[in-house]
Amino acid sequence: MGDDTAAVGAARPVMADVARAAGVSKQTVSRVLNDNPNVSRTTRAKVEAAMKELGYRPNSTARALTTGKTGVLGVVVFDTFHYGPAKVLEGIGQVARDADYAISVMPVRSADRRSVRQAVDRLLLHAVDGLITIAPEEAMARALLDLPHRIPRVAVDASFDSEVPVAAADERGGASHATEHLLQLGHRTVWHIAGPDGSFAARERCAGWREALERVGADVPQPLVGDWEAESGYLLGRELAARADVTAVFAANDFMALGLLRALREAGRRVPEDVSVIGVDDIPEAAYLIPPLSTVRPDFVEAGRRCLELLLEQMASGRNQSLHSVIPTQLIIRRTSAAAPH
Amino acid sequence: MGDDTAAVGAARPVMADVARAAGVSKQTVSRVLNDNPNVSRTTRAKVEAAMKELGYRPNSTARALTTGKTGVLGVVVFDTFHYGPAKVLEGIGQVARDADYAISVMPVRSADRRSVRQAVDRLLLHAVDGLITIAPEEAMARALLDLPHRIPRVAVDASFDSEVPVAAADERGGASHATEHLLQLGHRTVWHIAGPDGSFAARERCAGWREALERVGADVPQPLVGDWEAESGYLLGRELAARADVTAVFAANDFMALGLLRALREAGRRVPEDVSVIGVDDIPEAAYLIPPLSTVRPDFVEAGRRCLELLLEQMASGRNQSLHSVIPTQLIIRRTSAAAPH
DNA sequence: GACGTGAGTGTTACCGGTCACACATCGGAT
DNA sequence: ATCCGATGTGTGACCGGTAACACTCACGTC
Repeated sequence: MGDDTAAVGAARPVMADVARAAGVSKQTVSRVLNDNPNVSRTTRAKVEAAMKELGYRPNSTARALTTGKTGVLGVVVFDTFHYGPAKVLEGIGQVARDADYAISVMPVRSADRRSVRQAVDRLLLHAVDGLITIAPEEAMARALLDLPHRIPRVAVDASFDSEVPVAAADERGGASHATEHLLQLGHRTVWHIAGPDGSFAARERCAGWREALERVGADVPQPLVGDWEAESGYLLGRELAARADVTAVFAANDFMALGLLRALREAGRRVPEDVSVIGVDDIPEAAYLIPPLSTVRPDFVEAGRRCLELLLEQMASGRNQSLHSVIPTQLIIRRTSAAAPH
Repeated sequence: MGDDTAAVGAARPVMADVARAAGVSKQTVSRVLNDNPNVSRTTRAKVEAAMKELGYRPNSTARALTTGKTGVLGVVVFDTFHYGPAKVLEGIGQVARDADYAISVMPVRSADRRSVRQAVDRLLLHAVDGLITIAPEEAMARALLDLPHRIPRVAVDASFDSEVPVAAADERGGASHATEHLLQLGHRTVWHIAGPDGSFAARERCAGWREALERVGADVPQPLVGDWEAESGYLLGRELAARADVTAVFAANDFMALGLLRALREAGRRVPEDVSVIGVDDIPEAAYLIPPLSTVRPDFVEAGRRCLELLLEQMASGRNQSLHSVIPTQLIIRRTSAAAPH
């Protein structure tokens, strides 16, 4: 009863309470907490007992104030959580957990530079130790370039020619591979439903497709530009379905491929007998479409992991090495790709 | 040069620097920052000029230390970002941004109580002001129950009979509605591919389906239990496709419905002429499946918004009112539901 | 026996804000 | 003329940790 600190009970104990209970100084408690070797076994035991007894948990805010490190990483991510970015976030989360970092996500409504800068500012205000953008749009990665603070930063899914360290899938290689596969099946050329302008992945996938065609001297048809959504794949697909010379299409993502499949079906063109289709992303339902969709699988989770590793390295070394990490893709052949009709 | 504080330049200015530059005390700067009315126009102007001049930004960590408020909300979310949870997170993010909160996400590998408690602990260690679980599994919401601290908390997508405030879609009503719709189309009964045990949504959807059948005295077939993935819908779908008396199926989510469509197709049963199918979620590609999928659309983004509003209210009032917020669902009729074959 | 050395511990200042309170000034009511 | 309250500003303590440094003591060395 008498002792007023113990009587309250509800108040969260602080380091001084532990020190008092263990009969040592605050500093010694701090040493125990930080695994400082210069603490005797017996003292350490006493302190640990006191901590357990009182249910002591260090106050991360106070620690952050003195050390200048919050243990929080900021992630700027597009408002609409598409499949890819969500998976990347998953990978980031995994590594962050193991490295004992919390991640603070800041969604942006649009990918223009001003919005992204605003999001970054808010993260900086919240005192993050490092910055990540999941940057499907090229403008997003650029927003990391000229920040006032010299804060470690990294982008996922962004162009490699930026000064910011980047982890991204080998989009170009994957697209090229898919296109080659179709050519090897005997198709004279391959059409392309592209992603929107301004998207890094769209540009790379288109480039990879073009390279593969040029490498064998095939015709390079005009790419049809969609917006990643199934609907645009459907609308553009109707145009393609109307042309008898179209026998193979490489769609820049699975959603658009999905819309395309439907358009082809409505037009009475069979897949894969009349037209072959390959998408990108390997969304979970790709294997269960009718027919199961052949696709290029970028390992998003791995990209997330790698980008965080890049960031942690940067934070450890203190330098802003311009590193790039390229994640290979995998071509998944299912049932929408087959030999060209003769 | 003489003045060592000004000479450095790179060091981030603190409140004392602003005070010195404006010729006032720290406290006055603090007042300006917090919109305290008792500051004269002229002083305020001077201080604001000094802040701008020096590029001053308040240190949120220091502020958090004294006020005890970090301005960060913790969200526990399942590792694998399914469509629903990702959308919920989007809604949470929107409201958080407007209310000037940052959100710290903590993914958990599995939904068992221990993992969730561990994630919660890590969030508490990082000093969040409030706690949210996106809790598709019932165990997740329960992990919020007996926390040591009296911290505001809320769950999304969780059972309403918990003591924790909850925002969730009216799963039961939606399921019931979909089932009724099929019955009205003349089907004698409706089969059900359910979600996994332990899932709140699975239980509610199953209950809604059952209620609708019982209301009209229809047979209640044994539900087939899947795991949300397209594959399980496909495997269970093969069993259903083999039974000639199956004319209508309510699948607990669109992925399983997708697998089911494929199984029906392989078995030569036409949709919707022979068998009608309704799913739940309205995933973006639902409208472009073959045929376009009828489904129940819960407004996930709205659920996220509402849950955050619930949390903010709770934080403002300081009380733990046990509030529930129910979000209505919408039945989207596309092409997989039609009159029963006679 | 004096002395350097390293382990183990405590003291004090400090991080960058906010809070409680003291103080000065001024107009208006008594 | 006096006292009051409102307004505007400054002072010092404090939030809960960590860094820098000082101190004590046992031990081995010359």
